Amino acid sequence: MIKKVTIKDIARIAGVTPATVSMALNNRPRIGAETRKKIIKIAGELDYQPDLLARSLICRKSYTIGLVITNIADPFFPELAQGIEEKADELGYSVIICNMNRSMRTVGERIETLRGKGVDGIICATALVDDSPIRKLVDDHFPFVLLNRRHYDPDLSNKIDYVVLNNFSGGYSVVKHLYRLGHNRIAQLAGHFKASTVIERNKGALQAMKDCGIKQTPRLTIGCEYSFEQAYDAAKKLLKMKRPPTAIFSHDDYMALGAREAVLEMGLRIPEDIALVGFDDINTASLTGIDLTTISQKKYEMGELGVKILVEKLEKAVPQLVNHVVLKDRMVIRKSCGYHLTGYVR
Amino acid sequence: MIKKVTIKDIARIAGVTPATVSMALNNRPRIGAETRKKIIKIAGELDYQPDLLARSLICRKSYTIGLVITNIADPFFPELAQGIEEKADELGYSVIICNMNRSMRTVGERIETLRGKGVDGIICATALVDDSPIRKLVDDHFPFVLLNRRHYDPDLSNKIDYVVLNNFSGGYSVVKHLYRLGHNRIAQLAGHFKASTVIERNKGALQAMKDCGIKQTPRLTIGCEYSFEQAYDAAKKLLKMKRPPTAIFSHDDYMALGAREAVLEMGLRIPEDIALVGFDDINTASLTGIDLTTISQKKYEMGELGVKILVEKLEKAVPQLVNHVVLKDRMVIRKSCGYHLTGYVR
DNA sequence: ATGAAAGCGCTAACAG
DNA sequence: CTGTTAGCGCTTTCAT
Repeated sequence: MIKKVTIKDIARIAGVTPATVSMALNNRPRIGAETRKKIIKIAGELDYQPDLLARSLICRKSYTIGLVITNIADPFFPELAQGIEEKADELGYSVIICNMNRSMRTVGERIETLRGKGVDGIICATALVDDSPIRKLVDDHFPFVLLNRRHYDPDLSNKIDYVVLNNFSGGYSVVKHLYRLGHNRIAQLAGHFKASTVIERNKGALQAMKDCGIKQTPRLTIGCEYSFEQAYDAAKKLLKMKRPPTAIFSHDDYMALGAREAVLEMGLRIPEDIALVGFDDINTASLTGIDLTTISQKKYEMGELGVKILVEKLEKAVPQLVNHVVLKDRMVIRKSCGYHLTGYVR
Repeated sequence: MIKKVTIKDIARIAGVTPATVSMALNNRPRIGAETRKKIIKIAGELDYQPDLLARSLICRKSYTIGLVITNIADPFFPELAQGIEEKADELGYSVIICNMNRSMRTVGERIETLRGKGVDGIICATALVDDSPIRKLVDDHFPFVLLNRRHYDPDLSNKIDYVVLNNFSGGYSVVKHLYRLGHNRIAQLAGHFKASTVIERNKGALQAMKDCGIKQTPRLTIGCEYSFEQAYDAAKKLLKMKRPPTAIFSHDDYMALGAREAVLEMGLRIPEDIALVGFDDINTASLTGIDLTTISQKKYEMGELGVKILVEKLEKAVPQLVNHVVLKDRMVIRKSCGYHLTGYVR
């Protein structure tokens, strides 16, 4: 590595002190026009690049934010991450990404590393409803915002910013939709039971069942950890039951695709033999031949919004109100549920 | 934000100097067992977390690497990024991600920012064959490795590490395969013409055409910038020609999916009316009903390998040999090319 | 308008 | 074994 040029070098050449160079380069007032011009010229010639690390150390500001997600391989996240990265870039921030999927370290550890590296704030999409690392962030008054999932601690919730979907409504709509198409045995492929998304989608689903007079069958709800493979296995298991479900509500599209493979492999048709509904509306869901009925989430916008809220907290002198954003869910009816064949039957 | 506890605080309480605390906490020798124990205890009680920024500044090492990609929304990249992030995490590094897709800034600018932030090295997947930011990295002896695409400057190439696929062979196989299925008019949906991937896949394709005696028709090759929408449009254009192609070779699966939508929308069948072959083997390609014939790339492994090579450069005292890794391509025959219907006809 | 000096939090050199 | 001193590259007082 070539030795980097510092403000000292520039100062020496310009015959001024490092402080003057610093001020000149940072457009501070009270620097003579001549001096400033000369300094800028020299800096340009030497191809001077400021050491942002040193600047961060003294300013306590790194223009870097940390992003904690569960699994970048799940198509939900790239789109979220894209919104985050692009908005951050626009506002002058970089993002360090932490994919927790197969990390040997815990979320708490990775958050500590992030903080040690001087990130100005954190966006977390892995929160569980009773997460203690989140609690610690609140205690330390460290700036962060939760995306997609929220925290349930009642004492904390008015201190935590979050952007989530109306998951209850999403779950409710799916089951209601399926009920009206004639289904009475609806299975669920769920994620982590301590994720607010799962809890609320499930709550919505159960409420809809109750409202529709469908008997709840706990055995039909299986946790699949957002894994394609686990969803595949779970669907097989479901379909081999003596009284198999007639519809599967998958808590995300990625798992729905896993279930879809299982269904088709068993020689069953979608939607004629088994209806399938997903969640998220990933790109693949809209492909001809997949045609997955699902709940649409504005993932890109959710990411953008998360960054916007975080950066506002970081840059506004007066503390902002706590933001609790609940985005509207929207059902996208395609062909995997059978609506296009029969319409609602009740 | 709560005031952070520093080694000074610990030093004061322990009645030693900051230097001693530093050594004790970093497992340096020459520190009394008693003193060390006391210091560690105090650090624990105060929940001390080192300021890695300060450490980086003095050690000139941040344990952070920069990753520059084109577009995280293209399913090729999440898998690559996953390999990178997970390997980096395993080796103790964090990764700052730069998605160039809609960034207002150039690759060169973003690389400068990355370097300013003190990243130890860079992994770049956006290189064009004559990229000047890459040239600058070489000139500055800054550690980096190229993934997926390489640089063509003959003077530089023995100084640049890269991991790429055998793209020539991939392109060749696709056209040969299509030829043997009876196709004589093969269109290409290409990416950026200054990307080595595109150049080599195209070269392979042209060579195969030559070897097979297929007449080359430049009009049938369209640049689509890896965009789903552009591929969709291009496919429509192609199919509306008076002498449309009978097969489309898309330089990546994502574009192939765009083309697929166009084909199906026009009432044509795949593969009966038009054969379609992609590149990359993204997850969606293997879904039942999509069944895209494609060239498989080990994206996750490519990412891992890139990090491994970079970190070796960073941590080995003696400079390593320059790594030029060319991964083997492998054709995955599914149903979008028609092989399952007719087999090879020549 | 510019220089001098201090210091961010940490580590590395050399003393003691 | 431990303390003192110096300094990474930058910014920010406070003098001049």
